[in-house]
Amino acid sequence: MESTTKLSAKQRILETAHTLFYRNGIRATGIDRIIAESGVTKVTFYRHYPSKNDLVLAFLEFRHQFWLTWFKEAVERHGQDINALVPALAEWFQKDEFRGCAFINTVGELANDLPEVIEITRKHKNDMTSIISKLLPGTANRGNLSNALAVAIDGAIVRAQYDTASHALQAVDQIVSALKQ
Amino acid sequence: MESTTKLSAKQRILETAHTLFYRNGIRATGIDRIIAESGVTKVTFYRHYPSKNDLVLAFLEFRHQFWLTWFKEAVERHGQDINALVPALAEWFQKDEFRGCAFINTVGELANDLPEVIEITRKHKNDMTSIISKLLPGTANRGNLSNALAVAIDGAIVRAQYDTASHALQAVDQIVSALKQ
DNA sequence: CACAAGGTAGACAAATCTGTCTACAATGTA
DNA sequence: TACATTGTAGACAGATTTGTCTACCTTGTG
Repeated sequence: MESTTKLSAKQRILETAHTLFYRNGIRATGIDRIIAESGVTKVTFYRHYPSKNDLVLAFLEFRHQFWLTWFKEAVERHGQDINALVPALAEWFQKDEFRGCAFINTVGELANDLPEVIEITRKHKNDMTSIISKLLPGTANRGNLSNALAVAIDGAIVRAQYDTASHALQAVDQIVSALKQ
Repeated sequence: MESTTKLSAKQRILETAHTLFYRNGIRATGIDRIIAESGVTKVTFYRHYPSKNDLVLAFLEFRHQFWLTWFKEAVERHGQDINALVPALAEWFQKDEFRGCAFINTVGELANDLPEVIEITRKHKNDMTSIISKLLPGTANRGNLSNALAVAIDGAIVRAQYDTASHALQAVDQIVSALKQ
């Protein structure tokens, strides 16, 4: 039984949605396109995701796992200390699928209509902050420091979206240096 | 003749678009709604803005003036030095129309379809950075410093969108303090 | 064998989207 | 006076949106 070779319809839908939602945005991506590109039919689609909003939430959940797994691995690979931050981000910013943070983009696009997005985003950034926290010495203000770094990273992500990666990274580098003192 | 009392149709359209685009996003806001709420007819609308994209670009231009005027005034009012930054942002974040940065949101939503948005955003943030620069002592690395602060501010803006204003401001405060040294 | 779960094909509904069209009225200026 | 500009009212086109519906096929498991 080759259940490992071909993915289930549900999984294919989710991965197609991930690609399209992240690349083009949620509202710009119609259900019909996701259905066509994942090679399922409408009935199959709606059996797994009763509404587009359900798919949007599943997409964010998927992205959450996906991104955190990558991030954890990247900071490890770059030395698992505070200096790993800039090279890890550099890696991401240079990918050509890079389109900023899926969570920030989704909050901006439809937090008004789908408030759950805010909660999910907060949780996502919280987990990101935990990973950053582990790169810091265990002093008293570790919490404050990792919070400040998380904000700086959010800024760098959006900056990299409309400006060059190097401008974004230079700023993070400077902020990291200053906070280290 | 009372050309000052009632606004022109074009101006009314623009201000309605500003409110709705900023509050609900671009794609979520239909032309029909803007037409209805600004009290003009379709012909009038399309005479002034031949396509929705034209209106989107006019909206960003308007927002650019609007926001920078406010920002300049706010940092002045709070003492026109680097410590003005946090209270000025605090003011903004607490408004209940606050929905983050119109430029960041629009880049995330439709930079793929309308690349001009990127250029406009870069220009906007450039002007913001100039204002910040004027709050700093004229030392050699003033450029780098204001760039780092601009990134931190972008981060704080998006953070304030999905988390509390105080978390966002606390981070900026900490980054400002560290960079001042 | 029987049956549930998951799959296929594609018509259809109802709303909403952007944009065009005809026809007419008010107004300020050359 | 003549004319350009700006305005009004509202029908219409054509595409696209999300979501439903009927009818049938395949496959693994109790």
